[in-house]
Amino acid sequence: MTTPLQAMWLEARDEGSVRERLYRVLRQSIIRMVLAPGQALSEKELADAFDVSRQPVREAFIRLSEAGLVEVRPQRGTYVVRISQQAVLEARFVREAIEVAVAREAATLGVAERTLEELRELIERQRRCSVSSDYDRFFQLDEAFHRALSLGVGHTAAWRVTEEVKAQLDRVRYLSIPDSTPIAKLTDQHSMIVEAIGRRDPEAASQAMSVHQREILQSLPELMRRFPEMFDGAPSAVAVGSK
Amino acid sequence: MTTPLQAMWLEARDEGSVRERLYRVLRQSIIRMVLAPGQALSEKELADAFDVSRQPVREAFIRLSEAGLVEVRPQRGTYVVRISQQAVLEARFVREAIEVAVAREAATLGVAERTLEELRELIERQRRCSVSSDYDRFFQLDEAFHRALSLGVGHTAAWRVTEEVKAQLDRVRYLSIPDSTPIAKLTDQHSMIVEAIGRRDPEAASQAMSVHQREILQSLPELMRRFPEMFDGAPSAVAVGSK
DNA sequence: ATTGCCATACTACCATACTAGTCTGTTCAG
DNA sequence: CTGAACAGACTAGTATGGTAGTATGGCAAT
Repeated sequence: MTTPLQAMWLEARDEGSVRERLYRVLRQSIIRMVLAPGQALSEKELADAFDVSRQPVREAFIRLSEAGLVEVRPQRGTYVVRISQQAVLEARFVREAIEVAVAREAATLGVAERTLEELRELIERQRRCSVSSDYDRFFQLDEAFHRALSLGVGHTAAWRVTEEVKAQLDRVRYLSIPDSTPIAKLTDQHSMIVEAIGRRDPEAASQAMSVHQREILQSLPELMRRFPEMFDGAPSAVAVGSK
Repeated sequence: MTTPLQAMWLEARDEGSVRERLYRVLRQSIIRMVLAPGQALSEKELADAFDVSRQPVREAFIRLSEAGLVEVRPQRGTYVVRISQQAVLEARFVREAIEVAVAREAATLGVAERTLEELRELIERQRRCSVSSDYDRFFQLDEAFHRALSLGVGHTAAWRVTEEVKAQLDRVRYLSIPDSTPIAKLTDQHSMIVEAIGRRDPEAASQAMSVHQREILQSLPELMRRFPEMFDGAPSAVAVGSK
């Protein structure tokens, strides 16, 4: 358990406080399924493994629990939360709402030529991933694309929120590697978004983004069947709803 | 400085961990302008005032800094952030994106009769605030309205995000008490939203919500002129801290 | 009088110690 | 043999002490 984590820890050595580095390493580990849903995490074990004290580990846990990635049960332990279908669907909803608004605004107000170039460049690199089937690289470029778009219209806060909710979605996407990830299709959708923005067509841009956001989770039901132990089977949870 | 805070602290005594209670009290204090923008906060002072150790105070600070309400400057101190025009506008953007999507979905899928009743009830109580000019109560009911709508369509995550970004906006709204708060107008807009949802008209519902969200910050430029020291472009006004 | 330097005080940050609550395995009573 | 109760070993939460770094104010030198 500890060895791959320790490697990440040593890599991320240089930037930020101990708490911040721990948070990034653990977050990445959870998103990339290095730490499996349901896995118990121990303050003490991690502190020993990384040769730091328990306090920064604890603070990283708190932050992770706010991001909905772990559950801290007082006097019991800390656990990687299982993927919850409801949480995933809600995250998708929020992400779509924000990114559609960003795309619409980008097309309405226009964006710098520099930004358009950057986006097209990213799409080009994504196409290369398509031919080489480099899924890991594609995910990085995909994140870079959405990030560049949000920051390109100046909405850093919007991107921060997107990043936050995206964690829930990315775990599912990592599960779906490699079989059900239509890289070419997703790249084409990126291209449609950028083109619509380029010709200043807000309706087409927001529509294209909406379609794109709905594409991502097509494989969810299939994954729930294939990896039931990753999911939150019987949640007593929520059901605030109506309907 | 400490006395009104201590009162809030004693009131919030019963629920959650020390860290959680500290967070809520400080957050409310900042939003309601009990703690002024630029104000220096001291771990030690607060710990002494509330008779707890510095550690939970520190953890509350960390969380507040993630919410964008304080700035922790390592080896310097912790300060209530001044209101940033950009942060406010970005918060408004995110909130509008989410709430418009919520309103649209509510109108598309429909909501429980129970929820509609609750919303109409809240509007009725808001009207009573209008005649009595009870601004404080109106704000509470306004929050309850938006909360009831989001939870009514089952989007708890969406409400959590809204709540998060709303903090930035609420500080401005508290500043604008009482003169530039058109309670009647806002209440009418609430009513239009609910009616559109009731007759299952997604376009009208999202449009009404959009108009409503843009209404809220009409007074921002005026407020920036009247209270320059509250905003981050302000003349330095250093060192509220010691003495 | 002005400028540069140093002592001090204050900060955040991390480590360690301590408290309190929960789980588990063993033991003893029925 | 079964059940409950208790002891020990976990856990997280909180308190406290120590370290390192920055701002500040006074003092000396120019």
